[in-house]
Amino acid sequence: MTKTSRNSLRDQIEGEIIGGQYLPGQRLDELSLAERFGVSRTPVREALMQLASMGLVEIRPRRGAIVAQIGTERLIQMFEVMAEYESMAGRLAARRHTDADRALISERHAACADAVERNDSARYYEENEAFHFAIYAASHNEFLREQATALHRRLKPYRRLRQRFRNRMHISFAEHQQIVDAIFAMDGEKASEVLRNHIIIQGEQFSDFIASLQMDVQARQAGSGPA
Amino acid sequence: MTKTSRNSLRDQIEGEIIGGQYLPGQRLDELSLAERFGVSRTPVREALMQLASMGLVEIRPRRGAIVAQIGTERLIQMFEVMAEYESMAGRLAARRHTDADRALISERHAACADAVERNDSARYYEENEAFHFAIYAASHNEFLREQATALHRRLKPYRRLRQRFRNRMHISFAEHQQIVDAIFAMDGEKASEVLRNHIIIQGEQFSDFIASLQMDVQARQAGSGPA
DNA sequence: AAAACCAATCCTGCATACAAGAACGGCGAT
DNA sequence: ATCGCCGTTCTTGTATGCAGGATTGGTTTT
Repeated sequence: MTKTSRNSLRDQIEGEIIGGQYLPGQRLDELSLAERFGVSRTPVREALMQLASMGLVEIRPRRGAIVAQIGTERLIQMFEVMAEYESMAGRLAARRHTDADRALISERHAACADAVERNDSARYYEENEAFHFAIYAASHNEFLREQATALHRRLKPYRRLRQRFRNRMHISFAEHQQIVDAIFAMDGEKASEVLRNHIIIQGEQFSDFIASLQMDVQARQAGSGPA
Repeated sequence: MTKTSRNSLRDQIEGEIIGGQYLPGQRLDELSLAERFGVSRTPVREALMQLASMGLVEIRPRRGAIVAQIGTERLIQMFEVMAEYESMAGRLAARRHTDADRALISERHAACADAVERNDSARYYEENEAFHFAIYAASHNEFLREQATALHRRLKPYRRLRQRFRNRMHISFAEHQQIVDAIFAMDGEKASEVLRNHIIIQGEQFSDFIASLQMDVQARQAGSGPA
C-alpha cells in the first residue's frame, strides 16, 4: 500500500475543503497548489480530477477548478438523500446490530449527553457526527456506510455554518434518545422514521439560513471571480 | 461546453465497461488504451482516475488499473441501497409528479406492457430501465436521480447476466402496475413499499446466481491475473 | 464617458521524457 | 526437480515542454 502522491494530495485538499480552509466558489489554481505541496502540476491535476468525481470540486473545461458551489435547491435535495441514508441505516441497525455495535452506540450517545450537560455545542457537533457514524457501522452495510459518510463529508462545508443554531442541541439529543431506544428495541420502522425526521428537520432549519449562506457565496464569488 | 479528451474517454471506457466489453477483473492497460484511442497516456490516466472515483475501476498503486470486481457481499449491499433509492424515488414521485411525469410514466409502462405481450425479454429489460428512470425523474430530486442512475449503471455489468431469469418478466410487470397505481394515487408509502420489495426481490433472486457469477469472475481472474 | 474591440499574458490540456517499482524469466542452489 | 534469487523488461508515477483557449488590461470608437 504505497501512498501515491496524488492520493495524499487528494486527501489533503479534501481535508482542507471539508475543514473550510477553501470555501465554496474559491479558485483552485494548479500551479499554486503544486508549488505549495512541492510537486509538479501532474499529481495536483489528478487529485483535483478525483475530487471532481466526488463532487467536491467543479472543473470547468479550460477554465480551471473551483470548490464546488452547491445551490440552494441542490443542497435541499442532498439533505433529502442524506435523510434517507440515515433512515435506512437506522432500520438496518435495529435489525442487525451486534453487542459491540450496541456498546459503541451507547458510548457515543453518552458522549453526546456529556456535551449537552457541559453545554459545549462545538463538542456536541463532533460527538453527534460520531454517533451517526456508529449507526452507519451498525447497519452492517459497508456500501451504505461509505455512501453516507461520503455525502456527510460533502455536506460538511455547509453544515459547519450551522453551529449558529445552538439551541437545537437539546432537541437533537432528545431525538438521539428516541433513535437509540428504537434501535435497541430492534424496532426498525421506528428507528427509520425518527432518523428521517431527525435529518429532515435539520434540512428544514437549513432553509432558514441557506439564504444567508447563498449571500455569503455570492459575495465571495464577486470577490474572487464572478460566474 | 467543450468536451475535453479525458471526459470523452471516461464516457467511452465507462460505456464499454457497462456494456460488458471489459469484464470485471480485466486489466486496463494505459498504453493500449492510449494507442487505441489515438491519444497519449495522460488523458487516459485522468479518465481512469475518474472511473476509479466512481467505483467502476480499481487502481492499485504501481500495479495498474482493473475493472472493479465486486464481491458477493458488497453486491448484495449495493442492491440494498439501490432498493432504497427506488423506494425513496417512488415516495417522492407519488407526492410530486406533474402531469408530464404522469404521461411519461404511463408511456414507459405501456412500453413494458408491449414487451410483455410480445414476450420480448430483451426489450423488456430496456423498457424496464426507462420505466425506473422515469420514476427517478418524477421524484423531482435531481441529486437522487443522479445517485440512482449512477448506481444503476454500476450494477449493470452484473445485472445484465440476469436475463436468464426470463420468467420474472411477468411478475415484474405486475409489480410495475402496483407501482404506477400507487404513484398515481399519490400514495407515497405504498409506492415506497412496493418499489423496495420490487428491487429487494430482484436482489434475493440475485443470491441464486451470484454464486455462479462469482465463479465466472474467479475463473477470469485465474486466466488474466490472480490476486 | 461608457462600451466594445484587440493584444498580451496567463493558465489549462495534452504530449513527451525520465525515474522507480513491479512482474517475469532464467539461472543457480538445495 | 523444485524452489528461491537476481537481472531484465515492462509499466506506472511524476516532471517538463508546448500549443490553444480564456482572461485581463489598454486602447479606440461612438
